[in-house]
Amino acid sequence: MKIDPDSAKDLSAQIASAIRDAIVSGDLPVDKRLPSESELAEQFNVSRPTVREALKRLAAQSLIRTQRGATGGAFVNRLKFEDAYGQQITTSTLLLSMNAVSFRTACEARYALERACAPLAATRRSPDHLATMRAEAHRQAQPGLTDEAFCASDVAFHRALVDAAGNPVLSYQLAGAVEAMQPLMNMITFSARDRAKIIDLHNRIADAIDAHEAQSADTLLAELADYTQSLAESVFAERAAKKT
Amino acid sequence: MKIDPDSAKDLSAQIASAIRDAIVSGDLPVDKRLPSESELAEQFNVSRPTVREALKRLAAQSLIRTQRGATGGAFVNRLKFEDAYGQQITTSTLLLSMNAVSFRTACEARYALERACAPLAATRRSPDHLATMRAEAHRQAQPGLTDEAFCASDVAFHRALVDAAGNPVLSYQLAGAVEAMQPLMNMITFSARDRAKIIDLHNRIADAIDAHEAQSADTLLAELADYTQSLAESVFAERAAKKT
DNA sequence: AATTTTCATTTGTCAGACAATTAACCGTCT
DNA sequence: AGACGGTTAATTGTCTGACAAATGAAAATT
Repeated sequence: MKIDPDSAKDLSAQIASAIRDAIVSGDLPVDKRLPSESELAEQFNVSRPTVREALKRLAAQSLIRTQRGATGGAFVNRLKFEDAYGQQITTSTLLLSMNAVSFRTACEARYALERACAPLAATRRSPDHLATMRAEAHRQAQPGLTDEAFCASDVAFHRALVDAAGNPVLSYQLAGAVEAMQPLMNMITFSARDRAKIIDLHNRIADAIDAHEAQSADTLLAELADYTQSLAESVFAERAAKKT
Repeated sequence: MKIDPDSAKDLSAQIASAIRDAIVSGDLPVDKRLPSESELAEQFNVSRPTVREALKRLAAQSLIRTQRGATGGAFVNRLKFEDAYGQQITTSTLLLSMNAVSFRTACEARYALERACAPLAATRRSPDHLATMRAEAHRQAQPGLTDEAFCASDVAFHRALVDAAGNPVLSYQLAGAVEAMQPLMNMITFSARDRAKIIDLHNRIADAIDAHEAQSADTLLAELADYTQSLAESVFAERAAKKT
């Protein structure tokens, strides 16, 4: 771990990189305690505040956790899927909002990924996942539901579908895409007829997954994707027309 | 932005959260300059080092960038896809290694995602992407190629395939999965016969994408997935047998 | 008018100090 | 001996104050 004081990067960034590399390479195993802040400061030949800034950078990525007290210190953190979800959602949300990714692009990505899960879900779905899917579809049919609540339930339905695939890597990858899209979805107003159509598709998707019919689920998802796209387009077109 | 000194969390973590929320909600727009560290310290009623730790946390997530000098300060950063790639790859790599995700699971996820891209790639592929795919397939056929170089070329081939789908969100999502898997792939030794089979599939996939034949590309990818799985299994089985 | 110098502002870094927390250690009492 | 309680040392969290380095703007000079 060598530090170049003349580098363009901050010292704290360099130190963070050095430690991060050690973690990613497996050099520092999970739950290994790092040297104390004072020792690190001595090793890297910097002051303690600088070391602390480096450690906070790593903590922000959930790479380490810190504990106070006599036996405390900074420990290499076992990255949980749960931790990764949060970061992925933050990152995806900002990517979508800051880079003006079109609804079309985001929607396309989301449904493409979901269709990738469908065959696996059709094979492995548990009663649990099916129950969630059906419960959400039922909730969506309740009268007086706000658009926001409808969207939230929609997200829950699709998360259950993805989780049914039984592949944590896929669940993790998709969580970001699905949840990050919620703000965009919330911009849409769903009429009663729109909702009925979507709920019908949800129910038929649940049926297909239930019956292990992968091909049928895929077709239905494609139909749902198309319908969502057209819905969004008409909403945006109408909004654009009102402006003039 | 209120800070609770009695909270379980560190002050710097609370301050980082407050600012992060303001950014994600759009309250702080891109390129907006934050107050200076001294001003923030006064606003939050903490010392400057504490504020700095909070800012470093945000910098670690590429949410802000800082600049020295008279007109310097911390600015809300426009998150680039490129920045997001790096974080995604780090996170995915650690998730796979720390949580002992099986090769089977990782491989399944990767090919499921790739197959989701195939239909789009078949529609939109540019000569550029096709050229890359063919170049990499050709490179893979060169004699004397190390296993590692073969894997690297494999990654390049598949990245081109994904990029050919022309959807940056998909590219971003998949970059993590594909690159994070490389360490796992590097554990495999590819015999000449294995390589020949893989290269043949790569060529046929490129042909299918070239000819806009989505269905055919999908089938070939499925075949490649199966073959990779069986290859890995036999390698691992052989290794296990040698141990005894 | 163009150029150079000065200056104010801001981040980067350092040194030292104290508070808060926590587990281990030690002594006392039962 | 064992349980209980106080002490202590180690470690992170926070604060204060200071100086260095960078940088653009303003002022002074040519």
